[in-house]
Amino acid sequence: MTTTNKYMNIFHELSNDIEKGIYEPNTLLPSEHELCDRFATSRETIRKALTLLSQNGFIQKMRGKGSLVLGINKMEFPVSGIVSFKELQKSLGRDTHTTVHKLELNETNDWLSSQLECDPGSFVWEIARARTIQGERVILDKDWILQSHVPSLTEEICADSIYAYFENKLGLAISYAKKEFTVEPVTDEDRALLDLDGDSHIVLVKNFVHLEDTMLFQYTESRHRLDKFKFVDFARRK
Amino acid sequence: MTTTNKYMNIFHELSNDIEKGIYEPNTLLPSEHELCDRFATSRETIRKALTLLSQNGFIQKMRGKGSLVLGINKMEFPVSGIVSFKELQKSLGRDTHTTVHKLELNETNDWLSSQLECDPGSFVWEIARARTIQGERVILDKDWILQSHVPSLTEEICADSIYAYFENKLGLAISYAKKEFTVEPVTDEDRALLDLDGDSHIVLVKNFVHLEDTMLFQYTESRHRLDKFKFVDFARRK
DNA sequence: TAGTGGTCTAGACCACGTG
DNA sequence: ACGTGGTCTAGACCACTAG
Repeated sequence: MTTTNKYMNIFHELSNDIEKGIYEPNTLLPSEHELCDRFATSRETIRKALTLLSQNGFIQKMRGKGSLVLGINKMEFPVSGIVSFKELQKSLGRDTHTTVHKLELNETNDWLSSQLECDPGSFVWEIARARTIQGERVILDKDWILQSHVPSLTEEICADSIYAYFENKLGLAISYAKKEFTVEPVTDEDRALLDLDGDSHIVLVKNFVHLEDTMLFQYTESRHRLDKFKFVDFARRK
Repeated sequence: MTTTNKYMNIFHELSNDIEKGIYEPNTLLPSEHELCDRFATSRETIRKALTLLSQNGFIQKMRGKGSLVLGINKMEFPVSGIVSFKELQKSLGRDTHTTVHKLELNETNDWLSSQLECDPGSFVWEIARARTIQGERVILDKDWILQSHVPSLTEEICADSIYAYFENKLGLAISYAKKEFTVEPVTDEDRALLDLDGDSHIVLVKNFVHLEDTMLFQYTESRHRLDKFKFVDFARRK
């Protein structure tokens, strides 16, 4: 994990050290001055790295004392942020499988062009994938992606990780997303593609994904079985 | 909204300008250099304010071009972060009411002392409050608060905002929280205190709230009726 | 008083986008 | 070539915590 950024490298090095237990919870990190020496850099650069650690729940900075290592981020899964299903399951070391039920190139209808804020008649990839975790089909991911950004797409790519394909093969820069969490009644499609046990509702996570140029290029509905849904967030008071 | 911080003041001023439409979506903010002149400050200070705008979804910074104003944050409610019920409803201008069903000072049992990571036998305030929105009781908030931090508490305070009391009257510095979202079967208590229409489940938001000294001082369960639950998040790709 | 983090400055050089 | 944002520096002064 080496980027060209000094402060990002320092952030990754320190966060790895914390996760590996080199710095233990309820102990202090070296002072900013000491870190300046260790990384041969200026204090503002160290502080950028420490700010990232603080925002991600690794440390609590305390004026006059130092940076205290916190005990969260221990094997908890932080779905907060933009993390793909594949990335998340990999980080958890889970036994999973993806079944591609649909991969079509269609013209948008009115509803879809309003969700994607695109011209009516634009072409979009429509994908439906069921996620099997420990033998049960518990998540249905439905994706709509503007073809203008993704010329071609195959079942193999969908069964693996479309994000890895977008970022590594197509060079798309995924930048930010708006997410909405609600609970909705199950549809016939949910019942057909998931193991629902007669549940009446699913958790719906709508995801509006934007590129660096702010273009909205993907709309995703992630439909989770109630008992398998969990979302963990870390927040700081403004 | 004036703090002692230059960059916070600049952040608030610019975010207000964006919300008031002085800077419109899909237009560029003045360049960092121009903002330096306008606010009579250095570029790094301007950049701290712009970083906050970016993290909160107000702008997209684009190298070589400028800072583009985004169109989100328009009347959407951002439950992300630590915001109390009262603060949220006030910002939405909603007609709400709070009914206090329980306010007791009890000794912790095993389950509670593990949730609050405190010594068994510590005393905690136990609060149960139902939230009525537009005539329906749709949220049940259950709070457990260490008495060591909050010596006394009244029904009047609970009916208003306990956060305002903690921060303004007691001078407690609420700093960060870990939140967990799940869906759980309804309990008899849910059925008694909420208008559930025969729902089988509620959305449970667990909230572990810490002070600036990292002390865990409050554990909250917020139980939402399925059809009234909505959570909106803004996330940036790492 | 010494050490810590919080803020701010006035530069510097680089990478990117546009003309 | 020029203006933009991205990174980095080497200081400064302040506020807070501790012994």
